[in-house]
Amino acid sequence: MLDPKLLRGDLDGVAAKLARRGYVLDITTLESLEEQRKAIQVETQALQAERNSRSKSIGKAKAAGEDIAPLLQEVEGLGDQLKTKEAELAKLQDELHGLLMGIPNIPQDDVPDGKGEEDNPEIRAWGERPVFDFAPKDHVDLGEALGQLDFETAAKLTGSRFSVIHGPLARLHRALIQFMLDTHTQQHGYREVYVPYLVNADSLRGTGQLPKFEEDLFRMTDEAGYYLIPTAEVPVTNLVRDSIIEADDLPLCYTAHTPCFRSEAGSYGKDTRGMIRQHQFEKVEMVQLVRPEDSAAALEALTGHAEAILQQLELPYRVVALCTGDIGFSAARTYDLEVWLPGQQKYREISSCSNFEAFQARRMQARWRNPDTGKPELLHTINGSGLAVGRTLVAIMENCQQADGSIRVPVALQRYMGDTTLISKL
RNA sequence: GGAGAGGUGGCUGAGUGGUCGAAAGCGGCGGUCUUGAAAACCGUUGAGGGGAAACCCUCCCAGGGUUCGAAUCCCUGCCUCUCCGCCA
Repeated sequence: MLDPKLLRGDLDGVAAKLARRGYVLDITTLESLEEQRKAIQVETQALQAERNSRSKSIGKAKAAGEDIAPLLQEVEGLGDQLKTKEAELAKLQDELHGLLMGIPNIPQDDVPDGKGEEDNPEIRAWGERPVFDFAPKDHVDLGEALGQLDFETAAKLTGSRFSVIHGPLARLHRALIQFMLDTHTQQHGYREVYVPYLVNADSLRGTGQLPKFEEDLFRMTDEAGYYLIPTAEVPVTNLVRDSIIEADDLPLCYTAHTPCFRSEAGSYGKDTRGMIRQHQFEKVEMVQLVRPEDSAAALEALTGHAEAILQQLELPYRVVALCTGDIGFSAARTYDLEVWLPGQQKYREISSCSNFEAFQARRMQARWRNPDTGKPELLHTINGSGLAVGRTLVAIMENCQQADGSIRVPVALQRYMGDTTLISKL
C-alpha cells in the first residue's frame, strides 16, 4: 500500500510514476472520494465531540444530584444522526481503502523503463556455459532415461504440473535444500525458521497477494478458508505483522525452506514440459526486515547471497534488472537471477530478489522504534529466493550431464549426498 | 470432541456504567550524583487519524447490541491457557 498522505499531497506525481509501469491511476475517482471523505469525517467528528461533551455534563449533573431530564431531552436524536454519519464515513473509508489496496508500488526512479520481460537489461553474468561434445538433453529426457523423474505417474496421482522423483535424484533435491539453508545460516547470517504452509487472508493481504491475485492461489474450501502459501515470503514476512521491533534487533534476516503452491492460472500452455512450472515446488527463501535507510544496500547483499548459491554450485547465470513493465505488484525494485539451461539454450529465472520498501510493511503495520524520534516507523522489507529448488535441480541436471546421460554431482553437494559424485541409471 | 479460565500500552498487571487513554511495576528516554559506570533519586514516556491552527476524533482481541454515556453490561466470533478424551 502506498502512503495515503503521498496520494493526498501529490496525486499527479504518483500517477506519473505509476504510469511508468503501465498502471493508470484513477485520479478523478480518488479525488472525489477523498473530498467526500474529508467533509464527512469532519462532520462525524463534530457530532462525536458534541455527544462526548453532553454525556460528560449529564454525568456531572447526575453526580451533583441535579435533575437530568432536560439534558436528556437535548441529546435526543443525536445518537441516530451520529450513527448515520458514522455508517456513511465507514462506507467511504472502506471504498478508499479498497482502491488503495489495489494500487501497485512505485518503482524506484532508476528502475529501467520497459514494457515487459524483453526489456530487462542484463546487469552482470557469471560462469562459463558448458560446452558439450554431444547434443545436450533437457532435464525431462535426462530424468526419464535415468528412471528417476516421472511426470506420468504424478499426473495419475494428482494431475498435470506435478512430479515424482526417485532415488538419487530425490536425494539430490533434498541435498539442495540442506545446502542452501546451511549456506545462508552459516555464511550469510540468516536465522532458519519453520513456518505454516497454510496462512490466513490477512497474511496474504500483508505481502500483497490479496486482494488482487486470488486466482493464483489454492484456497481451502472449509470454513477457515486458509490458503496454501505460494512462497515462504508470506508466512516469513508476516512474522512481524502488527509488531514494533526494537532498533537493536534490526536487521532481522530469516531463511526458510517451504513447499510453494501456485495455481498457475493464466499460464496455460506455458512451460508445460518438465519441472519448470509446477503447482507444487520447493523453495528456500530469504527475507530481511531492515531500517528504511538500509534497504537499498540490503537488496544488493541479499541478491549476492542468492548468487553465492549458484556460484558454489558452479552454475552459469546472469542478473537482470526488472524493468518497469515487468516488476511485480508490491516491488519497488527487483533483480532476477537467471540460470543457463543447456537443454533449452536459454537463461531461465531461478531467483527473484526485491525491495518492497514500506509497501508491505504499511499493509502489515510492521514497524520499528526509531531511536532518533522515539516513534514507531514502518520497516522496509526485502526478499528473494535462495533458490527455487526444483529449478536448481533442473539446472544441475542439464549443466552437469555427461554423454552417457549420467549427472555429475557438484562438489558442494557431495557431502550432503554421502559423497556420491555421479547419478546414474537405477 | 467435552469442561473451565482468560484476552487491557513495548512487557507484566489493576480497573466501581460517568475527568479512564486507563493505577502500579518493569523497560525506554532525559536529568541529579559520579572521573566513568552501576545503584539511588527526580522528571518523562501508548498508537492511529482529522484540521491552516486552536483543538478535536478513534483505539482496552474482533464484530454487533444496550445506554445520554461502555475497558466495564449483553450477544456472536477468533485466539490463548488448564483439565479430560482422542491422536503423529
